[in-house]
Amino acid sequence: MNPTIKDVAKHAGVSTATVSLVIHDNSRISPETKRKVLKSIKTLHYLPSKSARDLVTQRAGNIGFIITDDHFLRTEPFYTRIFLGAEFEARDGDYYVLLATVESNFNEEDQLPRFIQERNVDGIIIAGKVPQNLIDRILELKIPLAFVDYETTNNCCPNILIDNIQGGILATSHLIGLGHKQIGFVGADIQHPSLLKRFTGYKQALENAKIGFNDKFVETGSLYPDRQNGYDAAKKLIEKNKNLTSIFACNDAMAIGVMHYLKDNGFKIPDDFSIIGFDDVESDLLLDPPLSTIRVPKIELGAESIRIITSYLKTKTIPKKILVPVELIIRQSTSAPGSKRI
Amino acid sequence: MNPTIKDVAKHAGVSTATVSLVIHDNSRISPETKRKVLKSIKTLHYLPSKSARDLVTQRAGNIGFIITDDHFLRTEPFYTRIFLGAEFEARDGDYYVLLATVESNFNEEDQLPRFIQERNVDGIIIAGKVPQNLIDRILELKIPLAFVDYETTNNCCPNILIDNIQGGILATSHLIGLGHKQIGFVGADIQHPSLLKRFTGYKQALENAKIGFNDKFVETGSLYPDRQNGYDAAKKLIEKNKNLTSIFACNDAMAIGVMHYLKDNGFKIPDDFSIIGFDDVESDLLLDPPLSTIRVPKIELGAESIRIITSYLKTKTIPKKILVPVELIIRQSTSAPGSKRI
DNA sequence: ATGAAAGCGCTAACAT
DNA sequence: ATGTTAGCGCTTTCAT
Repeated sequence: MNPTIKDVAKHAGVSTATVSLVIHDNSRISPETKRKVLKSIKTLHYLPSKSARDLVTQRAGNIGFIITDDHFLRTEPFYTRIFLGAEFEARDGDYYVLLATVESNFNEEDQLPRFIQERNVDGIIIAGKVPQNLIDRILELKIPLAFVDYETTNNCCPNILIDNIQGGILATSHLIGLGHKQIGFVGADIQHPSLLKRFTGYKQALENAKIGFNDKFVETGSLYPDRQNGYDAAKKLIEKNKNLTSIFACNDAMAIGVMHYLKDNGFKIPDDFSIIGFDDVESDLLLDPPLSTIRVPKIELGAESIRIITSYLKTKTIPKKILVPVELIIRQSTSAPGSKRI
Repeated sequence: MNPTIKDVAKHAGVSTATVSLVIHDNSRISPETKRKVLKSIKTLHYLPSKSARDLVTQRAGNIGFIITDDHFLRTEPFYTRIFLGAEFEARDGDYYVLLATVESNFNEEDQLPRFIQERNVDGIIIAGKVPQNLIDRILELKIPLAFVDYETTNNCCPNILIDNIQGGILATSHLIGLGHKQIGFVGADIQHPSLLKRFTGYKQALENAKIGFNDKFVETGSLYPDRQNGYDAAKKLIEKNKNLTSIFACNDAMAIGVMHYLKDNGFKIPDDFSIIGFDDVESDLLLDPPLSTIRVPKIELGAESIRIITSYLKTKTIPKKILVPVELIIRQSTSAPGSKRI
């Protein structure tokens, strides 16, 4: 059995209250006894019991991290990194991060994550898009909540977001800077706030460069921004716009699909056609050519979300919205428009 | 405030002891009162407090999951899935899984994961290779321990392992079955038990097929089994063995490196050269051609490790070694040796 | 079959 | 500046 606070008290010849105060570095303890107690703690290898402490302070010491299972299981290490970033940061903040995945079609009948049922979390982070009814049920329980990489419309809670507009501008301006004027946009799920913002950035960059926006250059019909839909979108877009020289895809998965379409149809990248993505998932490096993209600081997003929620738990103040900056990564899928096209 | 056991007791007109017994489904409670109590629990939405329960039962209710950070951050979502498998399984077993990453050069001065310091776990799972001194320190503390995807020499603890030998046999036999006789092996870190076993499987399959083992066909010099080292190994191997028609790489990362080398040097896969990997990480699907490989049931590995450790916590019996079977996945990077080679 | 009560290890209000 | 003590919500032994 591990030593308890009583053992320390006895060993140091003080009361348990004194030991407790020393542990919490309370100022009204004389340096003398403090030293004495600290020494006893050390020699006995004393560590406060978390459950005892949690019981009396009525806190759980955990932060819940909720994500849909298909997000977490995505091939690209996107949300896993956000999770890991949260885990890193929580370590310092005296919290543990408890992961729970929910199905993306979570509904009224489904059980809430166990850590909610057991009231085993002090706050919750939701990563990525989740069903609204899950959010509503958590809100009902009045558990502090923060969203990372998902913008909620009601401003109940802090949102930690990628600067998607800026990313869209960076990507599009990069193409414009290379000399492209016929720039397509490939997107999906236009309901999704993040993707919408990337599109907004696209339009804004065009406007900044005084290039007219052409909605024939936009393909956002599909539901999921995945590889297959990227392929299909590229097909549609390129078949109806023979003059297109480049595409900005709303994420790397779709960009990869676009690349496949281009290859299948004899385009040389980037000589004949430039393509840029968004997210910077590592598998980009596998590609031939490596994909230019917008880097999202995933670890930082996770860390920031922990900072926000723990600071809320301390001070009860919620910042509305945090924008985490992104970065243009130029690889080899983009270049000046070639002369090789017929 | 959530209702406590007292509230339930009062509401049902019984003692708290009775409520507790009902919760634990103790047989010495009359069906009558049991029904009554259950009803009160329901109407009050009562849930036992985890910290109170943990305090009195002297358990933490958590399982620690330790992994080196570079393992977790590796491109391939390999350990992430093992972790998720553990998380899934723990849910039913009434445990939470606490993640901690350690640096791969963890040393004596480094702090143990916080959940160990705070005695906040009932058992620990170590995934993949970690420094021996970390293992020693945990063992010293007498915390129950299990290893997943890492075989320890001292048999202190259960090992949940991939059937690497069988996988090596499957991969190599697949190539043999296609008609290959000149089969190279690309590996790394020959200290690593898993990789060693895959190599053993390779040799065994050759022997089974009465194909002589040729150590010129083997390249295992590098430390990490990553893409770059796969590339370099392929270069060495192929330069000195012009007659090679196929390679079995000890994991997919190296196989991808091998593929890149082959492509860079004008080989057509699989017409000129066959290549098979090991792990089946999803990014394989991105490759051109898709990589034949040995599938490792990652989710299952994680789940199994939780089963082992929780069953140990209950019954104090440790199974020595669990082998989780693997599966041959035939894609398009392997075919009969072509006639195109010069 | 059920209840009373002690106690798990800690914190914090109140005394001294 | 330090000690006393009453709980936090639960389990479990011992009575009844």
